[in-house]
Amino acid sequence: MSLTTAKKQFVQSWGEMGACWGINKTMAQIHALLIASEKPLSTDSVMEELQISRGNANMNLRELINWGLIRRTSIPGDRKEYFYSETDVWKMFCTIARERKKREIEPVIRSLSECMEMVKDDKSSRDFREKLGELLNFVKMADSILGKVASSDKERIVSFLMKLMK
Amino acid sequence: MSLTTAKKQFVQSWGEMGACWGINKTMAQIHALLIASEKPLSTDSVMEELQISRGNANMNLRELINWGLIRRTSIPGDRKEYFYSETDVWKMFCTIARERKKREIEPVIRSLSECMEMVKDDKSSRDFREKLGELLNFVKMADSILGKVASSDKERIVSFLMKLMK
DNA sequence: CAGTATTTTCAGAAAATAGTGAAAATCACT
DNA sequence: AGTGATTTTCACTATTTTCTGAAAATACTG
Repeated sequence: MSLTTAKKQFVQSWGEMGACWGINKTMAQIHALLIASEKPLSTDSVMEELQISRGNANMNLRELINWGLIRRTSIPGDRKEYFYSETDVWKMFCTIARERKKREIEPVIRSLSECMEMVKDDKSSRDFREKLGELLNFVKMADSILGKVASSDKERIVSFLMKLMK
Repeated sequence: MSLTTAKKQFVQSWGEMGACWGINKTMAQIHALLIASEKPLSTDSVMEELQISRGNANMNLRELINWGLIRRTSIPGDRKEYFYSETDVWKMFCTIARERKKREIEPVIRSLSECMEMVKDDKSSRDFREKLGELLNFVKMADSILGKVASSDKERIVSFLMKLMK
């Protein structure tokens, strides 16, 4: 099987989007490939389609599984492993939000809270403390909203956001 | 002037956060430095504080200005340029949201729309077209919400989001 | 305008990140 | 247990990104 032009462009542009968001480009491309594919793909298909090495394919497939974006499966009578992507866009969003929250936002909150702790009794740092406090509150709020959104059911949130957009 | 330990950690952790989000680490560190500083800083102060070269400092300061996150100013009787950061956290958020929307989300929407265009009359791509359609709608919705949020006034949005969080 | 301070540019160096491919490990089956 | 298929690992290579530092350009001052 070879990809249509449209699928190729899709894989390409999903990959570049991933790169913008600090995600390995190949990882995003594999994800796109599996989204676009109707049936699960083997490591070899992924290698061939994206022209990448086995090591690379393996590593990024594993990483996608860690993120919870794809799953393994198998085909009766075939020893190879096959991979397929979650297709529900909302679930994908929730998964990504949950992971990034955990990996990136929460550590920042911890670190900023430590800074806050250091200056909380220091008179000479009043200005800094105030700015830091505002930042910290903001990040905490964003974190909490993201957490809420990502763990609610889709219908509720979407209807709410639609109102917001009016 | 030398930074307190708290400020140092702040600069450090803001830098790492930036890196997670695809922003040059040094750029984020300079931004943090200027947020934490009570007065505008010259290129030389930035160089010294972060131990970086003039070229690097210059380039990243310029980039921060392009983003609209910092501004130039001058001190009477001094030829040097000085830089200071916007301090309102909400405004900072809006600026960043606007920039990333323009630089990253809108191009993806264009590219995915092109893919859509390519397959819109192709019967054999029905499944792909459907998945693509869902993704595109989702990205468009996210884009539009972000745009809305970033261009509204703070009070309105925050009160709205607070309700969301109940 | 000459002289100096300051900023900008950019070619090459350094560092960080990603990818390769072959060997080792694991697995599934007889 | 032995065999061949498949997956994983990892030392090394390639690529990309970032940084440096000195030269060029620009801006200011008397």
